[in-house]
Amino acid sequence: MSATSERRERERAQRHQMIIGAARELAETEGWEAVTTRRLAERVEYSQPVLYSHFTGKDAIVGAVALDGFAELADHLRRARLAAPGPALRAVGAAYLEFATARPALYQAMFVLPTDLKFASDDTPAPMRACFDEFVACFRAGDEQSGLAAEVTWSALHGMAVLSGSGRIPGAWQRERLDLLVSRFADDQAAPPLA
Amino acid sequence: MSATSERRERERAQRHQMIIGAARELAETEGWEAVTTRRLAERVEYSQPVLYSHFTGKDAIVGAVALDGFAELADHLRRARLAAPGPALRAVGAAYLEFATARPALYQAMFVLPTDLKFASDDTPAPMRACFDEFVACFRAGDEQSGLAAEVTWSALHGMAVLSGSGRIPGAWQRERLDLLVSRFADDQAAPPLA
DNA sequence: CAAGCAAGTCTAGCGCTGCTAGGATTCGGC
DNA sequence: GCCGAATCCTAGCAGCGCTAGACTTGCTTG
Repeated sequence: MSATSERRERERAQRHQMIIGAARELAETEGWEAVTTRRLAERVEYSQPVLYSHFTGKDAIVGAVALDGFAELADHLRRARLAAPGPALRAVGAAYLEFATARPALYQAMFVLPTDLKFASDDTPAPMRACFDEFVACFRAGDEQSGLAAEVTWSALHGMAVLSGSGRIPGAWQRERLDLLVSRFADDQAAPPLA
Repeated sequence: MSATSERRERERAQRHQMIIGAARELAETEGWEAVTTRRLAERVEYSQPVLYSHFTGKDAIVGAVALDGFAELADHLRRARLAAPGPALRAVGAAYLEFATARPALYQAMFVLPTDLKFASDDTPAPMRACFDEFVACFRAGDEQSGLAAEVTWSALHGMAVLSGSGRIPGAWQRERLDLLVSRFADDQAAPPLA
């Protein structure tokens, strides 16, 4: 294991991240339909085939972008929940919708586009689990119903995000919708912050 | 206006419906990614360009399928609501989820794929408006809040449908989720059926 | 009845997509 | 200094949405 091969491995990892970054940037500025393997290759200044030495295909690149997104979303939700003066669900819900509108393409990769990522399974990546756990933490701890409530409120927020994002419901009253949702689901005696 | 041209117009209308039907069937059996203009043309036994004499492009074909879907969904929801013994929202919600799982491709065309159809606008097609109105009818009439409640519950149901449909939440507890949603939103003193 | 026009349809092809086979090149280890 | 392995690129495949232009068909008019 020479120093040279270590360097190459490092460079390879850098390039890996560069591909993910380029895909994300391209998607966020021009939408996912503008993200093609050719344009991606051009951005990272390599030929197309090198993409396939890093990822099994375009779907895997989208998946990698999505995974980054989950880490960011988990962090975003956690900060909001811990800093919340009122009900945790309100803060987390607002942060969630904020994330969805601020990074529509990233959100799309995570929750709309077909993905190979495994949800709600034993080998679900940690950042994804962390996102879901933020919702669970909004409800009374220990209760098995917390999971169900988390799923329903998450579904509602996802529906609001995606339907307003695609113009299927007016984007204007998003705050009022959130208020209504929280008023029906908030559990003010939420467990103390997990950490 | 000869009899011949009348016949041709009739045939043309038939072919129009045949294209929509073929697209829908293909999508429901093999998914929308299998619906290509070439395969569609082959199914209706015409060449590709005739598709473009009926529709401005593939998107318009998807849109036409979706519009048919809205009519069916509106009918489905209405029947469920009028025949409901318990709270209207429960019946409508169950019918909605049923529709989404029974016709996933149709549902996708209506609510997930990019569309040109105008939602929540003055020139929104009647069937689409009718679908939304079924949700509104689940809440106390006249109340301006009914629209908001309809949007939120619809969003929740959409989220549940689409997240479980793509494996992002387990499909098993859909009924429990619906129960929870209804318990928080149902308005038992709903207005009498509109018709 | 024949000429000409208009509508309808098809063949062929453009530029793009995701993806890959095979050759050229570079570079570390003996 | 040479050889083998790793790396990377050129070129190309099959398929995509869509369209220009030729061709056939059939109605309308002189």
